[in-house]
Amino acid sequence: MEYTVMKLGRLAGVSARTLRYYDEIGLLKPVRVSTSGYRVYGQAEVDRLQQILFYRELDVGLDEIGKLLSDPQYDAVEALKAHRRKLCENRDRLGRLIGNIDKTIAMKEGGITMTDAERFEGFKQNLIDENEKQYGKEVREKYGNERVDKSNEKLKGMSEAQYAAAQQLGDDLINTLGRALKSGDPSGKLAQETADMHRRWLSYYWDAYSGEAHLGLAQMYVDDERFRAYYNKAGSGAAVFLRDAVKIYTEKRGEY
Amino acid sequence: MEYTVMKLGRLAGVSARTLRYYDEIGLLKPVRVSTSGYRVYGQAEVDRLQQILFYRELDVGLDEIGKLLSDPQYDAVEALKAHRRKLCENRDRLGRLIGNIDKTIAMKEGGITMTDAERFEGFKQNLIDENEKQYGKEVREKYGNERVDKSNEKLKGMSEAQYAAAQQLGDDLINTLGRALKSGDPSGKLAQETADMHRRWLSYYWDAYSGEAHLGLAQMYVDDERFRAYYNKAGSGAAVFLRDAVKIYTEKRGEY
DNA sequence: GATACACCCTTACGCAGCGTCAATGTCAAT
DNA sequence: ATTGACATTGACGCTGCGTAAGGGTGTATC
Repeated sequence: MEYTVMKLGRLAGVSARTLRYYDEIGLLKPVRVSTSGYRVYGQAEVDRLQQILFYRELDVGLDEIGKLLSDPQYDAVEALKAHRRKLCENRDRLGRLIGNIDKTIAMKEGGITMTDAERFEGFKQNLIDENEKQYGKEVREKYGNERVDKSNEKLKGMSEAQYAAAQQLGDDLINTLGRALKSGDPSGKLAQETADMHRRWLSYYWDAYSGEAHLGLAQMYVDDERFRAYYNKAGSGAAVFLRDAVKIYTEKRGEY
Repeated sequence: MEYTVMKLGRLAGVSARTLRYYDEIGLLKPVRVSTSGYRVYGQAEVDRLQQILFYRELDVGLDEIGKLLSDPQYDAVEALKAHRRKLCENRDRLGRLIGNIDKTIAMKEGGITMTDAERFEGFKQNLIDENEKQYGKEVREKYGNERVDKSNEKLKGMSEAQYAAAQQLGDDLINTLGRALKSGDPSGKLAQETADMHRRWLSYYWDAYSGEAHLGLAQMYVDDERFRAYYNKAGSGAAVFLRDAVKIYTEKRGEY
């Protein structure tokens, strides 16, 4: 049985355009081309198309499908597992989004208008959610749920002025860190001031301060590439420098 | 407090390019532009950006967000509810996909290679799933779960040759239907032959034939635009013509 | 053999939401 | 005066096709 683009398309439930596109990108080539330029597909192509559509249905990208089907060396199971993880993340994210939408709808239906203050509350909530999403797992593993929840509670209780102050302090921190970094001495005055600023900044978010947790966080800045990237905006090696400064700072404070 | 693109970007966690893009499409304009052409954002813009990002996080399209924020007449709750439905569908779909991936992984890890026959089984299963997804609800409503399940069982039990025959019959059906349509007479010989072919085609998928169900299905071809579109490829009005032919056909058969 | 009609071809723009050069101008600090 | 970090506009690229535009083919019918 031989098929033209349309016939194969109808058979498999895809458009002729799709088949031409697959030809174009080399994913599915016709077995031959007729004298008048018509694409001709055979049974082998039908089979391959079925496989392509199977993976496409699983939201696998076309180039990935190409690799899966062409290269027998390619670890299909590993690829599928990775893909599965992506899908799960996406599904979970959708679940959270739906929850957020529900909250928003409930709010709006309750006739609650968004005053500036409330928008700010929402903003903070978003920040918390963001933090949870990005760092939640690591932080919760390191410090336990209780501390994180308390931190979130504290953030929610912050006034707009307090929040602005914390933000300002965070900005200054980066600035000072940059200057301290240039001195090159983590035990120097500027570096120790930076560490102190970091403690004060932290205190806006944590309910209880401890030198151990402080140092643990600074270490995380070094270990986690996202934190590292953020702090390294103050200069190359800033995250490591800050950790070293905090280490000295916490040791000194421990002497009292 | 005034912000440049980068500062605002860092504050909100988006790139400078994103802000320029939002300016370009008119979603978020800077409060003013400096003499040297720099975009300058103020507090109001920060707030608006927060709202934009809130909706963006919910996977709302940027133009939709624009409407939500600018037009107070716009029914935000209704829009959110519609959006929520979309998200739910997507989440459910992901759940199904994950299930399918799990099956595939299990198969592959079990060392089961995909012989032609097994691929064909998978193909059929996909067809069933497709059918379920597309028509499942209507069909199940009309005929009940039992019949649909039996139909699926029957399809699974079909040999590749049987399947090919059914496909061929389906192709011929369209062809004959097209020719019958040109005669214009649903009670004519060609039309009645078409109806009989349809019955035979159906018998590949249904465990038990009844004139009533046959006619019901033909009616569905008329009512459902997807079926209608499919059969109308045989010619304009083909779905209606087929139903009329089947009506006459089933009435005649009933006389025996 | 002309006509109609369904099908085929290539070429190319459009979509969403930016990422990513490229080429050039500006601001703050040294 | 010179860096280096930032700013600007402009333009192409990415995914996976949909949708014309403009023109050739294949087959059935008059």
